Order: sequence, then structure tokens, then C-alpha cells
Amino acid sequence: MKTPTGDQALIKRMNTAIVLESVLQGAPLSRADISALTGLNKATVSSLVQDLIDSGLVREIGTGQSSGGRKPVLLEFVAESGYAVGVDLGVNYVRGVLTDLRGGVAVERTARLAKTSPDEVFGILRPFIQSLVDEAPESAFGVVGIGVGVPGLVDRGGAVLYAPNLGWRDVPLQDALNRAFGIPVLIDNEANVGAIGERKFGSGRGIGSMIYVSVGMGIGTGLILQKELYKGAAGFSGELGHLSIEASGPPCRCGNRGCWELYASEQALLARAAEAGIGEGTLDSLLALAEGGDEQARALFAGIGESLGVGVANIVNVFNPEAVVIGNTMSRARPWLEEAMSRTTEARALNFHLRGIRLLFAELGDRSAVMGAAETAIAAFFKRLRSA
Amino acid sequence: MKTPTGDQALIKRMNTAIVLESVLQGAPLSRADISALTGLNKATVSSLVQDLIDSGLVREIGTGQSSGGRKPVLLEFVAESGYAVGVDLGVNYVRGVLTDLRGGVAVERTARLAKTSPDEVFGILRPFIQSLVDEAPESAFGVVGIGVGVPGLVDRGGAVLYAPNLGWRDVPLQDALNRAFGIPVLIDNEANVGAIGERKFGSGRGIGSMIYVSVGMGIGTGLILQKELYKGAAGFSGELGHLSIEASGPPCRCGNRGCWELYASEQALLARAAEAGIGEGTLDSLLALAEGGDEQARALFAGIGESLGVGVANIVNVFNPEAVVIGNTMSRARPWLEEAMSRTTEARALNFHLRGIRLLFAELGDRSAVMGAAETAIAAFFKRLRSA
DNA sequence: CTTAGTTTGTCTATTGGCTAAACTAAGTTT
DNA sequence: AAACTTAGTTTAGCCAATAGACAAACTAAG
Repeated sequence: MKTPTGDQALIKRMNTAIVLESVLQGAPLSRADISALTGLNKATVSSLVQDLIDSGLVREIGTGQSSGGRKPVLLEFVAESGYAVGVDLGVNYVRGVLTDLRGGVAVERTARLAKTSPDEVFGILRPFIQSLVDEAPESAFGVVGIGVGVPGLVDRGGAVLYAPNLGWRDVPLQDALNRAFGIPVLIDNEANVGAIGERKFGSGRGIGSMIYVSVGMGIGTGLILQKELYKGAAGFSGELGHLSIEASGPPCRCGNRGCWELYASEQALLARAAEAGIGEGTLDSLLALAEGGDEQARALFAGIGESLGVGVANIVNVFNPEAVVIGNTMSRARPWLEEAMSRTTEARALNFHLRGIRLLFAELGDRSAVMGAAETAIAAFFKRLRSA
Repeated sequence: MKTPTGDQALIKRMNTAIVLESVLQGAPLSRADISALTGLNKATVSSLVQDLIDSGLVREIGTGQSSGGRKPVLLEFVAESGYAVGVDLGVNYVRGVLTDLRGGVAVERTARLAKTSPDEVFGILRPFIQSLVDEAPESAFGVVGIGVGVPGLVDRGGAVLYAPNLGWRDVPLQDALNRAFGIPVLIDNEANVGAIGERKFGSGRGIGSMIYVSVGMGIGTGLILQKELYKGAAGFSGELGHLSIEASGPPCRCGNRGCWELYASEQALLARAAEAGIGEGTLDSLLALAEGGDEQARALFAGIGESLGVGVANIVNVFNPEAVVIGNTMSRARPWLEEAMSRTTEARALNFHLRGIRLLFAELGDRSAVMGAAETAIAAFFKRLRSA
């Protein structure tokens, strides 16, 4: 029964959060606007706004237009009152951003990753992150957190349990980075942070339930249900790449058979291309061929599109989401995939579930994950604010 | 921005709910116990308990054992301060219960349903429910609500959009019952209320994330994620029966191919039995055969078990739940299904996700849905209490 | 250029829920 | 019987939100 009980401090925290939220959403706006918008009394708003100004999160930016009386004093959120670092750790690259608290990118940087052992990666990651932290301008809250997306299974404590493409098992990355920087660090799966990135900054802005499908060498998914990232009982869920779509299909390395990613990933595409003897074993070469009008290449992409559609239809039936967003490298093949994918999805999913659904592609391209990682850190900062 | 703002009344509602919850969970217990349990001040608890006693929800039941000082006055929840009606509307039956606010069954009743047109069903349903309402003893809150589970797609407004087995389309059942009884009515899918029933009263007691799989003529599912029933964007989700497990399998009436329910439902079992020429076209006859040692029948059940396992493995990979509960008629075949199902699930699901998972069968048998329907009404009553 | 009317934002007194601490009640232990 | 314990109530005070009065700053009509 360790439910937090209600006291006056709770009320103040709640209302402060409401005020801050309205400034974040609706800036520039006046105290009177906030009062009208939230239903809070003018005096209450005044008092809470003063606290926010004192803490450096909000500032006055001069007066606005009068509507027949005293001019309002406009307020805005001080995005530069703090900064966050987002990191996308790939199999052969590291991408990082330094953003302000609104997600505005101050610095962006990429490095190659030659070796992938935990120690070697950490050797590169540490100075990489340090340089981003060092570049943060002076601010009220400093660097409030570091978010990291990794291509693997991450537990609730931020340990990488299993990352086959990096060859990692049980790497306590969050602890290590926490110790190294003394700043809150949050590690999550690449698809999960990608989902957060697309929902906050990309094609899923404002959507309540959205499934992000990261189609790269494999398929990972991030589930946003009722506006929140859904994690399973143990903290990892959404391994939709290993949803079996052919129960009697070929075995997958995961132990199951006929997994979706065997049919619809970049790896599947490259395998089929190799069989057909076209391309040079890279997505780029096949994209170039398709672009150039090569029918065989286009047919290959259309086939992947159909396989994607089979899985997306399953997703639609299971989750009845508002949107499905296709991201990661395969999103670049949109022109050659989209029609086949939509057609297959529409043919296979339940009619009622298709009403109003949106099949989208990632707007942030290969930056979904970095931006989502930064947003993870920002969101955690706001959550700390709210509860203290 | 119509977030409810915080004021003192909110605090009181929250703390009252906390106190009531602890009485519900831990009765019998004293005011002092509640104070220790919740962290609320003794004075606060005394005051809130008095309000609850005044409203009739809680009562004193004499003194308990002293532990070296004044004897505590023990409190308990007054389950009979209100009643709820739960209804399970099947294709050829209606089952109903009248329960107290703790879910204790006061009256249980079943009727056959010969015709299934909306009008005819309503003609039977109305007096059926009325008789349950009439039997409710005098109480502080009276009959607080009516919950109904139906075999079909239900929208957020309680209209039955599509119930193929009843031949219904767009039947505004909730409105109709609401008008007829003037009591809050909640309609939901049979699998959803079944999930609620098993989680509250059955094998899923206290589990945070649980997937209930209702295996009858078809397969329906109820998703309980983070302690709450998950509904999709449009209010219907969890059509896992139409999750395709063989992308190139036979077409399903839903438009997709190779749907799970084509392989693992009662209908699938009966079809295979007919092919093999055993049984009499009923589940009962096949159960009798299996019971009697018929190897062919047992093999048939084992086959269904495997097919169930394929889908359950998908569920485990997608949701990483704490438990999967198999319910509805097919749960009676547990002895002949369980081993094959568990084996298949374990072979196919991701290792990390299997840790600590529980594969259960419905404890309430064919009463999961009625009890869940009643619980839906009870939960709505408590929710109303909390917000007013 | 008054003067009335509006709008913004602050100040003030009040309300109401929670709390610590004092207190009463009713037991047990030595 | 005195000393200690525990249960529950009473009391005084705190604090956040609020309604309403008010001051400040503006517009617009006469």
C-alpha cells in the first residue's frame, strides 16, 4: 500500500506541472491566458508562474497586444535552461546530439565504430559523450541527462542483456555511464527510443497510440500505447520482429520459425537480391537500381513491402493503433515499398480496425533514435521536477 | 488543456480512496493499522473512516486483540452496501449474476436463447436482468450498475458494431439497456470481461499484465496491460484470434489468411475431428473419447495444443506478460492440451521473455465472463465514488 | 482631453484538508 | 497499584487554492 498519499505539496506540484505544460504547449501566452486555459485562479497562476520564473524554467518576453485593456505580459519556456544528450549506438557507428530542453539540436556528431566489444565501445563512447557534455552552454540546470539507444534487449535497470549484433551479453551500460558522468543515464532499446523520437518530433506528433517499426538488418518495434511507451513485465516487450507469420516457415536464430524479420528486413531483401544475382549486397546499390528503373529490383522491394504489410496487418489487428510508423534504414525505400505494403495491410487487416488508421514513414529518417534518446532524458528530467 | 487541476477536494478524494482500498484489501483492520499502512496521520484516518462509515461503505465489527494497550476497533468493508448485475450474453444462452460489491454471488441464473435477432434478444434480456435487479436486497447504494459481455466488437459507447455469431450489426445495446433500467450499463466484448473476471476473481488475481485467451468457437482475447484493460484507438483491440500465423494459409472470413483461430479454436478441433471421422461433432463427445483413452482424440487435442502454443509464443514475444490465461470452453480440455501447448510455447518464444511467465487456465471456467461483467460494473461504481 | 469601461495582474481574507502533538480511553505488565 | 502501551480523538497551526477587492495599464467614446 505504498501509494503516495495526498497532501498540499502534491497539489502544488500538480498545478505547477499544469502551468508549465501550458507554457510549453501554448507559448507565448500570458498569466491570464493560463488561468483561462487551465481553470486555475488568476492568483494561483501568478504565484506558480513566479516560482517557475525564479527557478529559471520560464521567462517574461515583453508585452503583447491589448484587447481593450491592460497589455498582457507574455511568458515562454526557457528552452536553454538545461540541455540533454542523446546517443544512438549502432553496430558500426555512434551518433550523438546535444539538445536544449525543447529538443532543439545544439550539436550533432557521428563517429564510426570499428570494434564492438563492450570495453572498446565504452572507450569510444565515453569521450564522445564527454565532448557533447562539454559543449553545453552555461545554464540553470546544466546537462540534465543522457539517453542512449542500443540495438538489443535492455532490462529496467539499463543493462544490455543481449545484443547479438554487437556480441554483447549482460553489459551494465547504464551503471557504467552513470558512474562516468554523474548525470542520470537512461538506456533503452533502439526501437523504443526511435518510437519516442518519432512521436515527439517526427511523423507521430501528438498521436496517442502508435507502433514504430524499425526495419533495419532485423526488425524491432516500439509500442506507444495510451501515450506511453509500453514495456512488458520484465521491461522488454514488442519483439514483433519475432512474431511468427509462417508457423511452419524456416527456423529463426531466436528459436521460433517463420519470424516476420526473416521476410521483411533489410537482411531478407539482401538475401533475395543475392539469390536473384542483382545489386552489390547493399541496400544502397538496390535503391540505386530501383531508382534507375530496374524492374527486378523494384519487384524485390515490392515483395518486401508485401511482407511488411502482412506483419503490419497483424499489428493493426492486435493493437488497433492510430498509426504505424515505418522507420530505420528501410524507410528510405518508401517509394518502392509503400504501395505494396498499404495494399497488403488493407487486404488483410480487419475492416473496423483500418478506419482512420495511418500508415506512415519516419520523418526523422536515421535520426529517430538519437532524438528519441535525447527526449527520453528530457522527459525524465521533467518527471523529476514534477515529483520533487 | 482540460487536465483536472488540483485542489483540496482532490486530496481528500485521493486519501479516501486510499483508506477504502486498504479496508478492501486488508480487512479486518483498525484505524491505527490503516495509518501505519498508508502513512496517513492517525487523525486523518479517523476523519476519513468516519465519512466512510457515514456513507455506509465501512462498518465497525467490534474490537480485536490488544497488543499491550487499548484494544483496536476493527473495520471492514460493507460488501452489501450495494449490488451489481453481470451478464454473459452467449450465442445460445444468457447467464447472469447478482453480486455484492465484493463480487460475492447472491443470485445466479441461466436462460436459453433460441433466436438471436436484436429485438428477440432484448425481449429476453430485459426481464432477465429485471429479475436480477429485483432480487437485490435493500442497501445503501442499491444496484450500482449492469455489466454485459457480448460475443462481438463493441465501441466505446457500448454499441455492438459487429457480432457475426449473433448476426448483429450496429446494435446500440448500452443505450437501450440504459433507458430500460436507468442504471449505469457497460457493454464490452466477451473476452475483455472474461479477462477482467479472471484477473479479479480467477487465476490471474493480482497480476499486472495478463493476456486472457478465450478459446471457444473462435478465439478472442482480452489484454490487461499495466493493471488495466487495454483498448485500442477505436475502443476495440486484441483481435489476436485474427493474428495470422500462416501468411500463406487458407483464407479466413475476416479477409486475412492463416488466422490463429483457424488452427486453435473449438471450430478447428471439430473440423479435424470430422475429417478423422471421430466424435459426434461436439466438444463434449471428443472430451469423453479422450477421457476414455482414445488415442486419436487425444492426438487431436494435442494438435490444438500445439497450435495454441504457436499463438501463445507470439503473445509472449509481443507483450512480455506475466501470465497468459486460457479460458472459455476449450479450457475444459486442459489435461489433453496443456503439455503440447507449453512445450510449443517454450520452444518458440524468446528465452528472455519466458522467464517467470505463467501459462494458466481459467479458474472460473465458463463463469469468467459473467463475473468479469459484474466486476466491470463494480469498478465503474468505485471510479464514480473516487471522482465525486 | 477627459471619463468610462476593460483587461491584467497582485493583494487579502477565507476555506478546508492534513499534521504534530497533546490528550483521553482502555488495555497490559511488573 | 504504578508504570507502560496502544487506540483513537481533539486542538492548534500550516499551507495551497480561491473569491473578490484592488491597482495598474490600456482603449475608446464623447
